[in-house]
Amino acid sequence: MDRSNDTDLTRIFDTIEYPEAYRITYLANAIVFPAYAEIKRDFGLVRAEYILLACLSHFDILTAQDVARISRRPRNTISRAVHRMLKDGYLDRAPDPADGRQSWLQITPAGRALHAQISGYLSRRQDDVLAGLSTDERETLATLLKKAALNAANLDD
Amino acid sequence: MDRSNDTDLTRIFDTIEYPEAYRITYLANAIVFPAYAEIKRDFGLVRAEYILLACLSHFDILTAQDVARISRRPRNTISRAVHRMLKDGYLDRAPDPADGRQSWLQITPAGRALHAQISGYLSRRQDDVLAGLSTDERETLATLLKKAALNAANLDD
DNA sequence: CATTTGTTGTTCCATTTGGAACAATATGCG
DNA sequence: CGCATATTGTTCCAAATGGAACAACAAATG
Repeated sequence: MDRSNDTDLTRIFDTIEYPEAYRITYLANAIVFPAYAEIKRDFGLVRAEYILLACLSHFDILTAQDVARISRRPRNTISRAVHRMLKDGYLDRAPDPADGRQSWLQITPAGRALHAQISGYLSRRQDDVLAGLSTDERETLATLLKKAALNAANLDD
Repeated sequence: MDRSNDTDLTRIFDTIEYPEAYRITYLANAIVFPAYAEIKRDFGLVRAEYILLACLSHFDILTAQDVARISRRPRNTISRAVHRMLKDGYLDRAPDPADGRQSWLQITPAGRALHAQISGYLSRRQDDVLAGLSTDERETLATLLKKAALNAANLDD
């Protein structure tokens, strides 16, 4: 019998019906899950919380809805993360003077410091996963990923 | 004030500390979440269940542990999926004659038919997300993704 | 300006999720 | 062989997750 242990478990990379999608999600899992586990262990943050932090580190002011769109997460998940991070002093919230429905979110220095630590975990794991590529290959990959990501940003869910 | 709605929410693709990782996970989310929602709506399957189906479609026989490794998911998640899919007749299980701890899993014709439908959802979404790339670019991307994925397969969690 | 339609953030609830512990079996090593 | 260690699949449990409904407010339409 053709037992899988005798064969190469990675050949699914070629035989799967959606090779690019499979490889992309595989890589995403390989990067995010171990980093996520470490971050939870060391800082007690769940995924939505560090995503929130990352978004707010790179924009002056965002609404919760902005974060939901940037990160492609449901709004209620972000809402919860906002409450937790507010309580812990990693961000500030102020009502939007021009729109009573939404609030302006801004990262605090403490939040920024936390993000700096966390981003190291993700950068490190990213480098491990991409270690097999040459500098040129990695640059090409980054360019193509960006092109695809920009296209995806225009797609509805 | 620098309100985000006036600015480009996609510039985080450039400013984030881990650009490749960010773009990869962004693309993974853009592909998987909408497809996953449709699959759940139309077939009632959760993620671990269609991953199980996909793995078994591409190997003659696998153990639950094999699937966990291929998919980088926890074993208990796979265990649950196996029970559900057994009950629904999408796979068969038989004790491994040489190792009493594990069982051999094999997809049934019904499972294979279900997988054929589901893979269409993922392929379609993959094509939407990658629509911005030329044929050459897409091929290059696929090659680099495979190289990275093969490297990642050798990494511990 | 009144009414309908859309948007934002939140709470509620049921489901999914993954870590930890466990029993059964296998392997390694004296 | 006999005992310690590792592996597989499972159950338990607490936590995270996302859909749906909702209230407050804004925008669009007549």
